[in-house]
Amino acid sequence: MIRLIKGFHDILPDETPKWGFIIRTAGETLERFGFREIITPVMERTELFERGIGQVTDIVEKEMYTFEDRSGDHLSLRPEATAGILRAVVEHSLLRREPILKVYTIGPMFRRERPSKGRFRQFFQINAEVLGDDSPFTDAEAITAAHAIMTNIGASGLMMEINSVGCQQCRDDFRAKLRRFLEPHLDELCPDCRRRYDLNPLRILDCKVDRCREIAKDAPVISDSLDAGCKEHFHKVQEILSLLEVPFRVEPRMVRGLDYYTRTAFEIIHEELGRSKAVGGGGRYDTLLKELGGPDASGIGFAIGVERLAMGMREEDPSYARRTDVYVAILGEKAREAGIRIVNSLRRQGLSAETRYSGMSLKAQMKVADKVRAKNVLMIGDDELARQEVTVRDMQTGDQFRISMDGIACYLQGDKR
RNA sequence: GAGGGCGUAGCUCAGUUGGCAGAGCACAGGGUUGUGGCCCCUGUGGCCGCGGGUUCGAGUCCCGCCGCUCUCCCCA
Repeated sequence: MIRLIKGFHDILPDETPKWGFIIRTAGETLERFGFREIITPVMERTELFERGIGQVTDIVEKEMYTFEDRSGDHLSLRPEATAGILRAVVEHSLLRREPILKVYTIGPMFRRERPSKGRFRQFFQINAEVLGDDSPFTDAEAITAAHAIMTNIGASGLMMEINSVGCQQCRDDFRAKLRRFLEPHLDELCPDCRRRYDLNPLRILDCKVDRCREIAKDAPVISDSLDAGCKEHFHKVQEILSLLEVPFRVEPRMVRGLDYYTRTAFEIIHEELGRSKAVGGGGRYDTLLKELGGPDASGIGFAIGVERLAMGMREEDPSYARRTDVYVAILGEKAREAGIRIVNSLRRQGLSAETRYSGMSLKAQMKVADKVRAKNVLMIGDDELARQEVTVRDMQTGDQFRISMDGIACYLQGDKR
């Protein structure tokens, strides 16, 4: 047996209704917020991600599926959606046609990490971006949209955690300040944090090791390093979120994994999934578009992990259940021709109709009808055939009666309402 | 990358001091010549993850490998 790739997963017929519901609801919600769908390839030139995400990030350094194709091009499976979307926006000059662009995409991303609960090597993300507007209203709108998706899908126990990581200038200042504070404690930090000290000291604030937390508790907070503009921006975002009644909590220590974030950063935390597992996250990026060859415009985006979202949902929603309008039970060879014509005609009229061809007993066919959750069963045997009738059974009530073949559609359509 | 746990029927899992491979669910047939769900009976289905070792004898004990899973790291 050939098994599927580690960290990848199949979504089987029993689960696809739930997925369909999530994806449909997310799309509908985003359309309501003025986003339009964009679909970009799952593969891009490696260089795009190196420039977009940042060469020193974990994602690019060790998590990408990267290879050379037969002509020697360096290609990678996308580890996130933003870079590809921005590439398409720049390549097709979409921002020249409309100065503010709102797009979303839903599809698989790939990261070669060690799989664990809620983490896969192929995973689906709902991804939305607003480009060309750096107003704090837009930050709040993006956060509100992310929250709306979650609530429309029926997730509970949600919290939006927000922070401002400042603009380029603020971050440089803060980094220096943080290093100065941490220097005397360097040998008390965990090995990872010692490494982070040089590469990305901001991450130390986010460490889960007890001792590091203790030290970080008294560390300077980025909000004190924000310049007037960034401070005002962040303040405004909070004000608008309160106005819109989106529940949020300021997390001064939150730092996100992708390097390109500036100013607003946020995460969607689902309490039941455990504190270190965000269902989604996002933030503003002031320079990314320009770095990818686009205009000097700011953008903000977020991603929601579909697998994690599905984990946090209530189970057994009856609206996912399989439904069939009618099962046609064919009794005997002679009735087969009439049976398949009826099935076909019902389907043409937009009803879901199912049957079995292999001459099963009525009892067996009733079991099939039950399994596909048919609302009605139509029975056709020799007797019905002779009179050009069918026997209709309402599977809910068990009521049963004969109608003429000509009246089938009429009866079932009326029944469907 | 580091560390735990687990691999027995399609699924969930029992399996005693080493002694004939089990249950529930699912599936198929029957109890009803043409009537589902509930109930009863019967049946199909196993390289006991793979390879080696110990033993008269291994699902069980030992070693190696593979796979899955969880925690840490990081992230969606």
